[in-house]
Amino acid sequence: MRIGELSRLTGVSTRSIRYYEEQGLIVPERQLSGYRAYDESAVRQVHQIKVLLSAGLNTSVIAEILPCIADPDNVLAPPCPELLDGLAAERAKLSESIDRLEAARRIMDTLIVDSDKPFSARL
DNA sequence: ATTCTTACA
DNA sequence: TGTAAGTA
Repeated sequence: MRIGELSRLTGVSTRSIRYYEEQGLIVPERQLSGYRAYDESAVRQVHQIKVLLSAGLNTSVIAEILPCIADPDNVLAPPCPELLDGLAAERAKLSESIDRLEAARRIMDTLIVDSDKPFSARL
């Protein structure tokens, strides 16, 4: 199949699919026409990439995770044990992001809740 | 009609 | 990531 069909089947834009390729996440063949040619397995791959991306992992991390996923049918299956440390580190980064966002929200809360007071009194 | 590459208000 | 341009 070509990129258009893969896009329909996965719900991922052709733009993103080409980006995945640029990041070395998926490697399609090429027809003499120059068009990218994907086999049915590409649907799964794109779905996996989508899940990994939603887990907050960047493409470089995903690139090393993909070839190490235990169960290709279940993206949530544990990958190679060698990568566990790295994944734990990524998880830690997520926690840091969450902390920063929560702090930002607390500030916004005070800005909203005390909106009846003058700015000078809210700082 | 589709895809390809490249570039950017 | 979307989208426009100019092709094949």
